[in-house]
Amino acid sequence: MYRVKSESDCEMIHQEQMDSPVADDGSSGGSPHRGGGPPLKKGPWTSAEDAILVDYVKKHGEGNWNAVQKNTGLFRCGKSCRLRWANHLRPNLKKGAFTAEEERLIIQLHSKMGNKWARMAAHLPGRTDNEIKNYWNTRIKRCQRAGLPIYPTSVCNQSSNEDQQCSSDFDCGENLSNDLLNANGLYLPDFTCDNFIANSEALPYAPHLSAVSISNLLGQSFASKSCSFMDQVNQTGMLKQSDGVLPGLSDTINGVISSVDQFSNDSEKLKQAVGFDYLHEANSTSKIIAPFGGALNGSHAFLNGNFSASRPTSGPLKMELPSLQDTESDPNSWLKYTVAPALQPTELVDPYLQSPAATPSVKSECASPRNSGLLEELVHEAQTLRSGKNQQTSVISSSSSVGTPCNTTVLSPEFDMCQEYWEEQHPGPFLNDCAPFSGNSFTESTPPVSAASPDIFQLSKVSPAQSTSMGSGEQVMGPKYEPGDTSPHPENFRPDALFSGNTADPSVFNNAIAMLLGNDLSIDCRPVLGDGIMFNSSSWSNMPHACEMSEFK
DNA sequence: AAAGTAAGCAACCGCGGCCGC
DNA sequence: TGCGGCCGCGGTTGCTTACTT
Repeated sequence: MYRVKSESDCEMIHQEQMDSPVADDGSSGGSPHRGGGPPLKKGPWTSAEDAILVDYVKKHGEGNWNAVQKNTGLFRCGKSCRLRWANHLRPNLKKGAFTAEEERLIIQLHSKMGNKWARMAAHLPGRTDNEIKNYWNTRIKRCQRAGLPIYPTSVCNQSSNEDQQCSSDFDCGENLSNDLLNANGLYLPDFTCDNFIANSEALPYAPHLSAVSISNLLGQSFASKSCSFMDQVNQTGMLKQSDGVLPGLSDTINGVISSVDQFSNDSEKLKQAVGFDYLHEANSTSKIIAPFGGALNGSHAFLNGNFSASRPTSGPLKMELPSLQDTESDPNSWLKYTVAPALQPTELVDPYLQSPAATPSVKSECASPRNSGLLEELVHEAQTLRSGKNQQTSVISSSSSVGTPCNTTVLSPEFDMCQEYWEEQHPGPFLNDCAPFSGNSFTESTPPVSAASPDIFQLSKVSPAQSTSMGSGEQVMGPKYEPGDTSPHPENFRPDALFSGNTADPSVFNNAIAMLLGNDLSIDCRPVLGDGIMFNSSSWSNMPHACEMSEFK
């Protein structure tokens, strides 16, 4: 059943080689003659073939693989010989499953390099690129099934820190930026993004803020390494410097930056209004597996590793399956990956906005299983996600007991799986030991945008009165909105609402920002990426669509 | 126990870069 | 400068094995 198609570049074999004892062991079909050349064997290698190849390499060394078939009886093309040697026969190859440390390293490397398997293999002695690639693909599938993040938070944090350290490294910047862009269907001329390095001082405790922040959108446009929207706010000056290297984007950038400038000094207000601070994770293990991924800033993990980034292309995009593929079929499923207290003022302001420094202590409250392997770490994250779900659910139900699991929470099977595993490994409550705060502002009670009329979430429909009411942080953090209340609903501040592709009117975005700030921004700050690329609301709700641009020019 | 299904992995394929002629 | 061969990389295929029904 092996493929019998000839390889175009390795089909020539001298006829006398047909007499080789390994030429036909009956284990596989041979390639048909083409142009008079004898067939080349394909399929699994036999031990006899291995021995021949090993012997040849011992005598002649590696390289010149096409000579192997000429100098030995192997009916294998040079490429096949090289592959066999590199992946299975060469000495010092490490066999067996990856260790936890290797797994961690792979994840970390992938967050930096993307699908550069060979480069990753260079960091893993004894491991082959093919092995790593297979492992990663398997891992992605596993994570998809379990609804878990591709990148464990600890790796994200570490990579994030290292990103900052290697900010001056061209390879770190240029490759990532291009990979990231290409992975998202964008192409930009090469440029270094050193200027876009995240301000680690600004949000060291919120590496995942980019998950649903404007910076994701901007980042995809700028190839920015910025961590968050507020990072970019803090670095608007730097962004402006990019004009020289980003002429094609300067208009868009400036449009955004201009807006950013206007409220850069009012970032707290914006954070409160937008609810970005909900994304500041008191518990860093909780993260948003949002459509834009957002695990690592300025890296492939930036998109949670869901996108192929192997080579630049300005053509049609081919993307890897997102890690949360199942969200595509379930318009509500994004809720499974958003962890959030509801728009609960008292819970939002203090731990997130005003006391970010408390994060480490909160984080430490979570018994992290990280020392015991990545799977547990993922489970731990799922645990934390669930914790956030419970948290927000309890808020919704007006429960005063923070962190108390809510029985009414509807959990996905993946969570059940994780819970089972967790409880097996860590006797005791599945969730209770986790920090009470996590996640963003999206609640399980919040209907997904895609499931509702897009108009519902059009920010342009927010009345000026509502806009005014959002003018101050105090008001934003005001009383909960009751059902039927016409006051601004947190849903209105969902990024998908903000960047709805249905928002044909460029002023909508401006209005949104204006509403959030209580200002009247007249600057055209259209949420476009590059030239006319916009997101639609369904992209937000449906993970696989998140990376699809409604337009690509 | 058999059939069906899913996961893991080895190997193949196409493409592009490099180098020598 | 163009051409062809060699090599390496990343994506894809499909076989094998394990698991489920």
